[in-house]
Amino acid sequence: MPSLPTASVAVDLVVLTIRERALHVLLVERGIEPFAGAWALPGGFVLPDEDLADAADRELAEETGMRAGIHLEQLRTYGAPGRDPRGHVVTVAWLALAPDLGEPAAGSDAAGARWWPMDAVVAGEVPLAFDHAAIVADGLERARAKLEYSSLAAAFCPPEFTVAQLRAVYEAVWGTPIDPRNFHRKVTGTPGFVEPTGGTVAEGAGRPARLFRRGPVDTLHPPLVRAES
Amino acid sequence: MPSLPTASVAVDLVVLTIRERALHVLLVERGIEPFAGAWALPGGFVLPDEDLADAADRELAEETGMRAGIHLEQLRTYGAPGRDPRGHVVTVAWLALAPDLGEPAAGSDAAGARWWPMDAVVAGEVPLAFDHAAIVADGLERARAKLEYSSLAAAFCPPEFTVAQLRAVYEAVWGTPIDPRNFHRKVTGTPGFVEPTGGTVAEGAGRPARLFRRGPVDTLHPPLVRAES
DNA sequence: GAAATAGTGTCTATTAGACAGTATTCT
DNA sequence: AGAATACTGTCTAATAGACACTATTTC
Repeated sequence: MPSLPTASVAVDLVVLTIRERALHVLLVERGIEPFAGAWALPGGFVLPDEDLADAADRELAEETGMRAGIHLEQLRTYGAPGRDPRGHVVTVAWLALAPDLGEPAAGSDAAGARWWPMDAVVAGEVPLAFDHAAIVADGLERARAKLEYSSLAAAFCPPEFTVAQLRAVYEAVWGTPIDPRNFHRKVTGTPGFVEPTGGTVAEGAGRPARLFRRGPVDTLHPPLVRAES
Repeated sequence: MPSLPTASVAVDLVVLTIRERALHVLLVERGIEPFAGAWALPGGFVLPDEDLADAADRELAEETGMRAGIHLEQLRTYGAPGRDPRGHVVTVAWLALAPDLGEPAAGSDAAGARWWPMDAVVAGEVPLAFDHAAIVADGLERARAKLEYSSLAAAFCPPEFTVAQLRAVYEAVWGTPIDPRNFHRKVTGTPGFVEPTGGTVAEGAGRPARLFRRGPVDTLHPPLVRAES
């Protein structure tokens, strides 16, 4: 038999993107207590009889104004008793990877929403509400690990992208430079990772780059391993 | 401001072990509706002001009688509106990997608890309650993937084990035979994966095997990749 | 032409996989 | 002795990483 509901269920989103060759995370400024003035992950309570994935989708659309083309996956659930001073709130965190969307949508219901450089957030330079610092750290580690063995890096890119753009994703998320020549051979030589569209694009000086779209493969065999620590 | 609690929060456990060289999952027979007579994952509701990890620990101890030496990690949270006919129940699923514990503890509060071969469960030969078939499938896939890039296989072994025992774990979870010679070289040649205890053990005919314990390394570099599909 | 970026070729040290061969036990 | 299992050595094809080189553009 079901016990009476004892906890509120919420969703929180770790939305990552690449801006100016650096990883950024979307945060909203809290206007009310608790943690008024601090920054928090976008999110909200799950509606009655709403699926968790639907709630995450809804919050993502509200904050970014976009729905299609954004990768969204469940990250982890946090439910320590003291994590929210208002009571026992269990939050299901989701990880979203998006191409550069520009400044947060005007339709956003949060007064102040902005992209923060991940470096500043992990360095503790941004005051974060609740246990959101730990959630951001978990999301970052998930993203770093997934780039190794999945083709998820393309989720940070627009539908058509160059190999250099894809390499910039790896360099921003991992924080390490990558040899452009070997990266090019690795990416184009892994069947199903990326597919040429036939088009090219010129960005400033240099030979124009070929355009690619995401291939059908999700899991990379063999993985694209980052250098050991 | 917190909305009123609208959902019950539960934990469910996917407890895996190796018995007779095959992967098994712990299931309990439901005595009451809904799904009376069907088999379900061990689990229960989270107590007021109880941490999710504490609830999982508690259920694990109740069902297996053991607490130490069992690997426990969060798997995923399930909250589709219709997944429980009694109302909106959000369940946080956990994955536990244990050495062979024998039959479920007598102190278990579930009348019928037993180890089911994973093969029979994924083949649909065991009627499962709620959405537990999907949760078991997710747990299996997580375990399979984690063996590749982590030293987690040792969680299926007692504190001291032989290389052959460790290899039996990989063969049971992946369902593929592995060359004993290359496996031995790979495992003993990866620094920090396993450490020799100095002891040996003889099992029937053949040269006695050296005993090992888990090493300090969690992540395998490079990974131990399974054959492609 | 100089500079910049895209893309290809090549060399080498390392590794995965196949499998021969040695070591040590039980029956 | 024969069978069974543990462990080590060796060969080969494939791969990662370093980096020279060619291709195509802007200034």
